[in-house]
Amino acid sequence: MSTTFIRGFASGTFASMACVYVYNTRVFKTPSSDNRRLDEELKPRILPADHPMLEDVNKLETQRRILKYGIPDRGQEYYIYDNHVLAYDQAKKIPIWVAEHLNAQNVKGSANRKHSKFKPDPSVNGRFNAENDDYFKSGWSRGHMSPAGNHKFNQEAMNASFFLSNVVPQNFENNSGFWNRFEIYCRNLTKKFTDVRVITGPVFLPDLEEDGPAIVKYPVIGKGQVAVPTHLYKVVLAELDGKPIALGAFVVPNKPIGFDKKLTDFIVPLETLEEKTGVEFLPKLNLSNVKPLCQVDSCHLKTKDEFELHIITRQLNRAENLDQLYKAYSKLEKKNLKPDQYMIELFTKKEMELKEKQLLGEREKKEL
DNA sequence: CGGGATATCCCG
DNA sequence: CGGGATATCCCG
Repeated sequence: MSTTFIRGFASGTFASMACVYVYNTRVFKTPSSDNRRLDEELKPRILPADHPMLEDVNKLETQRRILKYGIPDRGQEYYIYDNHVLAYDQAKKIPIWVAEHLNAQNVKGSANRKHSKFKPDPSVNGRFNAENDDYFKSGWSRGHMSPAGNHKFNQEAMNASFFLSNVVPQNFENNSGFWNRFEIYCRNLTKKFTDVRVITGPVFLPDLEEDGPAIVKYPVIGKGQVAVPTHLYKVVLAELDGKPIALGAFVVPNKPIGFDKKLTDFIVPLETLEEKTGVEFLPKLNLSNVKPLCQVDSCHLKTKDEFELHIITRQLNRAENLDQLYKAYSKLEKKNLKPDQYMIELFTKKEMELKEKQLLGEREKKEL
């Protein structure tokens, strides 16, 4: 009986082994107060030659033989934070994908990026971490994949989005321009849909300009040689009451994109993006009743005027003294833009606050 | 909203 | 002395 078992389980290499014990792991999952039953379950058992668990045992032995010094380790499969989850590439020192769940609640709140700082992710093994110095004076900005503005409900969640595990080297103009408008668009989807799921990341595509061989070419920056992606992608899924309604996949070059371009210019088939990234983004999603996002929604990004009004509104909000407030407000005239009622009220309110603040500051000076 | 640079101070 | 943190300035 036992010789049959050994022959069935391994080659002659292991023939000298007397026996193999397999413990029932169920005992760890279902604690029993019955000690006698516990003893019974813990007792080593000999399995019949065709038992399915033997396959696992064989694999384990093969692994032990080949991987004597451990399994080559690429770091954690994914990293989980309060409001985003990501996979990280330890060679390129940038994320592979960053997943988020947006709703009307978590994109609003008082969290402010001025309280956050970019820093290496403490969860990533140090020598595989990107550092601020790698980006400093590199010619590339630190571009959030999960944007700070998606974490307005919670300062801690926003702080975690500033870990460099959530950042790629991004063209300045792209970051504050087209990509920024794309992010605003995603947040605004929460006004129409109860849940919006977004997966964002870098992708490396070959130059298609020349007739020669396709070559993927990208810069690396800093001492750490952080990889600069050729493109960025977003996969956007919109849900109504838990039911998936619409999905869009977009790939945008990591370079300046003007107001003449539309979001729909950058639609790609999900399958194509998956092949280029090597990632299956939503493996449990049944796509049969899900429509293209830009057929369900306009996919309209803010126009130049709409965008500049938005920027000036934020600058008014952010102003910490009267100079900054007036400077931001004067841009309206300079750019021939008309403030709406909300903006006028915001300006008046901020002006009062900042005047009071200035008075307080002057009083403190006098007392000193 | 998205990002910078620089001056200054502090501290080990 | 240099590194790190902070304040304050700036840009689209």
